[in-house]
Amino acid sequence: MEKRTNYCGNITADYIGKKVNLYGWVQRVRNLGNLLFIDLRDREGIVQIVVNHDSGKKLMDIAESLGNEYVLQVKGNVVKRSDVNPDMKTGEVEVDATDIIILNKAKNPPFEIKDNIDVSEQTRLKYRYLDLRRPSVQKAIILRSKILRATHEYFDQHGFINIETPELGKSSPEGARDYLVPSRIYPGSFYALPQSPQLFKQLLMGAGFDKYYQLARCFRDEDLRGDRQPEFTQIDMETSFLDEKGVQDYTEGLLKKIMKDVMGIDLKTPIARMSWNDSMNKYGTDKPDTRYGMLIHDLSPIFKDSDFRVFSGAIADGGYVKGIAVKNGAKAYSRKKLDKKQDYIKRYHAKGLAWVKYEDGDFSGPVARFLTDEDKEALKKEFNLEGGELVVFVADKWKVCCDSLNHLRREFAKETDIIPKHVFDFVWVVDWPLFEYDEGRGRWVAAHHPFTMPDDEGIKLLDTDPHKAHARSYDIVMNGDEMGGGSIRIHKRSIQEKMFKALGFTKKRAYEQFGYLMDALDMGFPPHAGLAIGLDRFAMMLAEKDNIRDVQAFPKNANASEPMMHAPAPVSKGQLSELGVEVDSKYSDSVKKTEDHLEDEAQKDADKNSTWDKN
RNA sequence: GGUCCAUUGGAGCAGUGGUUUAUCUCGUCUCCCUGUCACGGAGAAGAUCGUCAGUUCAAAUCUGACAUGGACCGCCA
Repeated sequence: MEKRTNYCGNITADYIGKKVNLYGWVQRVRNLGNLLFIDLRDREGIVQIVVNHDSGKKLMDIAESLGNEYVLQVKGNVVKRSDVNPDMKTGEVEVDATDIIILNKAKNPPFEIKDNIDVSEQTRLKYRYLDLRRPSVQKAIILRSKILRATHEYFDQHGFINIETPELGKSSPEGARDYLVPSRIYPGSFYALPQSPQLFKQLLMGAGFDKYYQLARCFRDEDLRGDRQPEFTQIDMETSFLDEKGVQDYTEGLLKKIMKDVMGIDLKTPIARMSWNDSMNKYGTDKPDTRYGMLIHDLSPIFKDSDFRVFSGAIADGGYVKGIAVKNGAKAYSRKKLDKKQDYIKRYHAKGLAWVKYEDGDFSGPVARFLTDEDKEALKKEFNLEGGELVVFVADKWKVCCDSLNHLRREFAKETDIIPKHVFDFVWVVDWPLFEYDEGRGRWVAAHHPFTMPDDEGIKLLDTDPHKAHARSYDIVMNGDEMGGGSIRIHKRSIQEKMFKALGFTKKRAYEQFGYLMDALDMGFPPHAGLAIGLDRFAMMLAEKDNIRDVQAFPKNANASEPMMHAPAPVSKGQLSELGVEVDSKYSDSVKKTEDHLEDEAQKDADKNSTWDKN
């Protein structure tokens, strides 16, 4: 193919008077009769091609036959436009076509290839290659690529070694559910895809590589969310002979470079540190959104002797009364809207939502009559009330107060429009508990992971009162989302054993699962620490998208399936028997149904579109 | 495992039991048009209202089940 002069989107005034050869897709044809414009699009943008009577009948005929998304080669002369379009990068010029070659035709696409369209996720994913043609989606994928490049450059500049770790590993019952891959050579045995390269990277420190990084693909077989896909990429790093400060400095350096290279933003470092405790108490979450205030206040001291039993009762039961004040919320929130909020926080197990409005020097609302004059004064002082505020209260167990007020705070902030736009506010959350109690399983689990070093006090507590121990771990949080986290790792067998013990492992199980690690720790293992950043989530936030699907080229839908290729799908009996795998007969119907459906769809597609039997 | 919402021409929507031939916008097709850039103008085609069952004289509309999609809770060390 003939060499392209430049991308369509780069044909600016510099090219005036030059002959160009372009390739691209037809965005739009505007046929004005004897004058016709073609918007030709590629990944860099759009340039206007002009064809008119003087171009000759042959060229006009071709131009008139064009449809949207036809793939063209266009040769022509770049000329200055009579009417400049200031909204386009190429708006000063147009290409006076001398030759138009149709490289491929296109059927009418199921949706238009432009931004701000309203199409179902189903359709977008089924025709993902078309969705990916849309400028804003391309921009997000390109942004992701820029992050990847900045990351490689940064770690290379700082002497990190890029090491790939296996994707076929061993299943571990800790943590998320594994994706399993059956072994053909050992029927009945399974590999597991990595949830993260955690142990491999620690062992690489044992091997003396000292500074490791990897853009690691990770897999977790858990239900999806807007910010969770079953496969994703971690910017993974590990270092020897560094403490928290050392790892955080490298991380800040990396973030600084990414923000500069990708966004053109100068990130101020050092990034602020917040203790886990502060974060929970002021923001109700371990991933605080620090772009705005509206902090959570503990009002228990004010209400512990209140006549309002809902409040004093909750406190007497060992709970709390906590609240937030929403500026200008008194006018903005009707009783009806607040009832909706009450329903909303029920999902976090809150029993109810109490509220008062402070207007014209007085409190109103259903709870106001329970407030004594002292309560009122105390509230005014506590929240520094100026008038016009809505104050909401949750009286419940600590965890319920935190969860519901965290989510309320986020909602109120969004709705009252106090979140500054295009701001990327990072914060380190430090001084984590080592363990947290898992209500579901009824046992203690590692807050970070079981290889996290307790702090000095925590090491002592491991023998006496392990669940009070604090961890030497740190999370990097941005705009209320966890971007990454890491820790100082345990590098001594005795501490690692105590850790497993505190987690309720038996000696037998600990050694079956992690014996190799503890053996390694005994053979000259260096102190080490590391961190991993969730690349997809980071990219999503920089691209200011609200779904992680928008920064992965070929994501899964909310039910973990992929509607274009139809993954997952049943496999042949032969494949299964080779692996020694049998599908439970109770799934025969659904497997058959899926197979029939796929067959049916393929048949319909072939009948409608195939040229197989023609010519 | 659970909760909520959605499903109507190619796309997005309107339509609360009967004069609906199912609304509008975009797209598509035909014709006209030499300065458009979300071109404009005139016309046309295109829908067994997700599936199945039920209620009813009558169902896009009410009920139930299922399917698909989305959001959330659980889950995600």
